[in-house]
Amino acid sequence: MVDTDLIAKHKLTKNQVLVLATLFKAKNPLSAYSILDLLRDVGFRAPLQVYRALDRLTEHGLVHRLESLNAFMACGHLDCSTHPDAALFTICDKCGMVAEINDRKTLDTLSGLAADSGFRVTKSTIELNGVCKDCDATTASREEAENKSKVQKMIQRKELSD
Amino acid sequence: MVDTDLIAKHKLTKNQVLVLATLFKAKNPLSAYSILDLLRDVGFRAPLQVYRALDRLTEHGLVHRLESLNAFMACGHLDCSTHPDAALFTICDKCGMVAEINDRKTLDTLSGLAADSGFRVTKSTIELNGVCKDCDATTASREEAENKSKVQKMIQRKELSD
DNA sequence: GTTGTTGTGTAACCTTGTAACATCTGCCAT
DNA sequence: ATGGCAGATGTTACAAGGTTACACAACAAC
Repeated sequence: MVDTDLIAKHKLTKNQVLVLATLFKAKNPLSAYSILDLLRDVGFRAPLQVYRALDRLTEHGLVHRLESLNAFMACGHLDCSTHPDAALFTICDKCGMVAEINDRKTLDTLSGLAADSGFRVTKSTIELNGVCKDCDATTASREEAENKSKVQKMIQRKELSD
Repeated sequence: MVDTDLIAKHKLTKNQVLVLATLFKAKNPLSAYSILDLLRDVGFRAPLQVYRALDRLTEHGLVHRLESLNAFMACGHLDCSTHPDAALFTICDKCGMVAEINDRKTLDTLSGLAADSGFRVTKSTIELNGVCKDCDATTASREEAENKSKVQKMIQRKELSD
């Protein structure tokens, strides 16, 4: 469940708590429509209900959006409100595992690189696709190429949200 | 137009050349459906025609996909075939300008960071949102927050493709 | 020339995301 | 308490992005 302090701290509404709880439970990314389906029981009817909650939650740094997957994930640190707009993800193309890495120094390096050409960074999207430790150990790497879409499908089918 | 050498080198087909030429002309990112609209004159009818060409072109490193914008852009180096899966973009939330930065060292740093946790990177998506040099100089930074969607709309309306 | 591979065309469909508008709820000043 | 307002919610309809499935054409290899 969602921590009570978190709810109070961010003044989360009922819908926001429901969406956040769903993401916590899933551990892996979920598409907005998957969330919607999982919340039909409790009265959710339209995508907008999900998107509105997700908007707030991402603003608060409690949820991250994975652009390359069109999916959302609860922040691995429970609360990224100190750095809502900067995180780095590794996405395993084999098993769909997504991990959040938080390395301020690297993010600053990137901002610095952009600053060299006069660009001021306000938000960064960094998503690294590849093969995670476990999958690398246990399988050959034959089918890698076709796998991005595979992960997409897993997200849609909620196979990852056990 | 698209360089003849490029066509030969990558064995580009008619449709691929048409799509690539459209992106070159636009200079800025275009959505797949914008490309489709721009190519209706020459006989394009269905999104699949565009997507198939884009798939090939990105494989060859001639086109990059901007995940956070659902848009595509010709490679700024004319030919990124040496590093098709690694590029870094700055996206100005004010004017929609997208620039490609190529810094092998930074990309290697990121891969290294992931490798620390046993993750082997095969493809990276790095998109930095913010404000470009020109916009930073000429405007106050009031409306920044609402601007990601603004850029989206500009892409859709092809205002950037003149 | 037949066979296999690759590219193309088309229709239908699925997924993702928004616009517009009405309504409700909690809170605050009076 | 009550009138009013901001923020949250509900609902319909739709726009935008992307894919599946199937049929056919172009072309190379043998």
